[in-house]
Amino acid sequence: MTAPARNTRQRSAVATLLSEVEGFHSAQHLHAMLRDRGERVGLTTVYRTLQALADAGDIDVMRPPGGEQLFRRCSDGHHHHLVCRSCGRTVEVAGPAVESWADRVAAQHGFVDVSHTLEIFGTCRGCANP
Amino acid sequence: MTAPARNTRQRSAVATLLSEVEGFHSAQHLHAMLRDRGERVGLTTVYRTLQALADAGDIDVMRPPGGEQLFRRCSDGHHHHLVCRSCGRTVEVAGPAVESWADRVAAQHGFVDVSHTLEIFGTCRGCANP
DNA sequence: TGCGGTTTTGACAATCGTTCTCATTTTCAG
DNA sequence: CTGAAAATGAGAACGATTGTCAAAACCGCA
Repeated sequence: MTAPARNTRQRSAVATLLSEVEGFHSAQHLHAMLRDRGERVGLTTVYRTLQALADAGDIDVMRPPGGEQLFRRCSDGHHHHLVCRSCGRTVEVAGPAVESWADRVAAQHGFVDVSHTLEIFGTCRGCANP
Repeated sequence: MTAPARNTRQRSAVATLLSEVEGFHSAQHLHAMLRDRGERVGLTTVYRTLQALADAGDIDVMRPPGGEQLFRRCSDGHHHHLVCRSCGRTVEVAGPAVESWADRVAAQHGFVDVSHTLEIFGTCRGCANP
């Protein structure tokens, strides 16, 4: 019932790129980076591959307040992100207490099959002191 | 330094509508509801008004994983939402511990001017037991 | 190694939510 | 009442994302 998932040059290129770059990037930006590297991959395929990776849980998706969705290759396990509004620098943060709190609150209200999204935004030290 | 903010029929209509409906609604949906009520308000104005209300903190904005942003008239003060994936029913939840945790984590990493977004998604009792 | 059915690709068009433009209308202080 | 400033709205513009569909790539199997 799971997807076939063939190995193609394009998918490898996207996966490789994601493993080499830091921080979050938009689909369009990733596409541009591939182009700069000489890898010819269609924008449509970049979107499709990112979608598939996200569905498989291999990458994280973030939707910042004012724009397009951003993708990032992240470490395994559930975690959240602390993102600098100015330079985009990202720190992964874990908060077991938050996870259990969210599940507990949801359960108290009779909700099941619970998930949550949490992003912390701020200005990092470097950007705050130019 | 604050905005002029004049009283117009259109802004009243949007504000009134928001105070009467339950749950989150998209700008387009709110516009359609106004039209059904016989209030003639341009879609552009609905967007502008919602934007202004959100900037003023009078309404909450949510960006669910797969679509457009949703608006809702909420109680005062900082809080988050527990939303049913199936029927859209919303429960406001407060988590002082989460707030302080987020601020503390950000501070530890040298971030200032910190804000955060948190949404909890699940299936409510009614939708889980048809 | 070669074949063939199935999957994947990609250029382009289409879609969808949102914002911009700017001429017209409305508001409100004086 | 008057007029400058603000707000409106119809439609165009915009940007990110998704759909289309013929051509190309992949891979199990002979």
